[in-house]
Amino acid sequence: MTADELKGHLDALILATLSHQSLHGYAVIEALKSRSGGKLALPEGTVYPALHRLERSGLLASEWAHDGRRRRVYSLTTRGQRELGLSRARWREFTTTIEAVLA
Amino acid sequence: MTADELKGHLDALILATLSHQSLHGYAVIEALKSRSGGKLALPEGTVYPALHRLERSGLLASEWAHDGRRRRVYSLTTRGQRELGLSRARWREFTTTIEAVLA
DNA sequence: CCTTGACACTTAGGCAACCTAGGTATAGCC
DNA sequence: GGCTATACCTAGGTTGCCTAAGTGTCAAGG
Repeated sequence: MTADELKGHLDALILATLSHQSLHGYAVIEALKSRSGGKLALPEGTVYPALHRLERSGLLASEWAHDGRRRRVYSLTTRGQRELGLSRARWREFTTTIEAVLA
Repeated sequence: MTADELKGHLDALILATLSHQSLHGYAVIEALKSRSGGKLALPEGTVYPALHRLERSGLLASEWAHDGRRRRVYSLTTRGQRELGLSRARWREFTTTIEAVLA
């Protein structure tokens, strides 16, 4: 999985991960890794800025949890859920378009 | 189809387009447009540099044709054909990975 | 006790890829 | 002659993911 392939799809992956349950940043990284069978081993420098970006644009909300360690727990907003739906639709259109050419 | 979604997949699209027949640059753009049902309307500033890049890396070969206009006709090299196979395999792995998370 | 490694977060700067925008030039049509 | 489509080129900008470096906590082993 190269970095360039991922471009433009990371936000959808994060939204999808957080649609099951709210998670803190580090756990998002772990979840992406496990749900992809180890294929998506994204560095922190990729995921954390993405979380910040998604929060700034109102698709995620976060709050600090202080159970021993300091953790910032992210959850989908209503707009985030809507955006996830749109992202999935865009993904389907994207793959059918590429496959029409690639086949 | 946003620009970022495309990133990392353009080379495969061009290789696939040229696997059917050799084409000059402008015709590659047209072919991508028609084979994608109009979804892939890539500007020249995207496709021409990509063709140059692919030629530099030995996946394409080109020669000038002088039937009235000057046209640079591109064709797949043996390495280009091999790379197309690898690209298709990578594409399959990419989509299954993303879909495992997105589903 | 203290070092090591996993956990947890942050961010500045780099790089690669695609696009914008500008340019050149030929051919065909009205 | 002017307009449009064809055909090519490329400098520079934007964007997004990654590298790398930093801070700090906690648990385990020597």
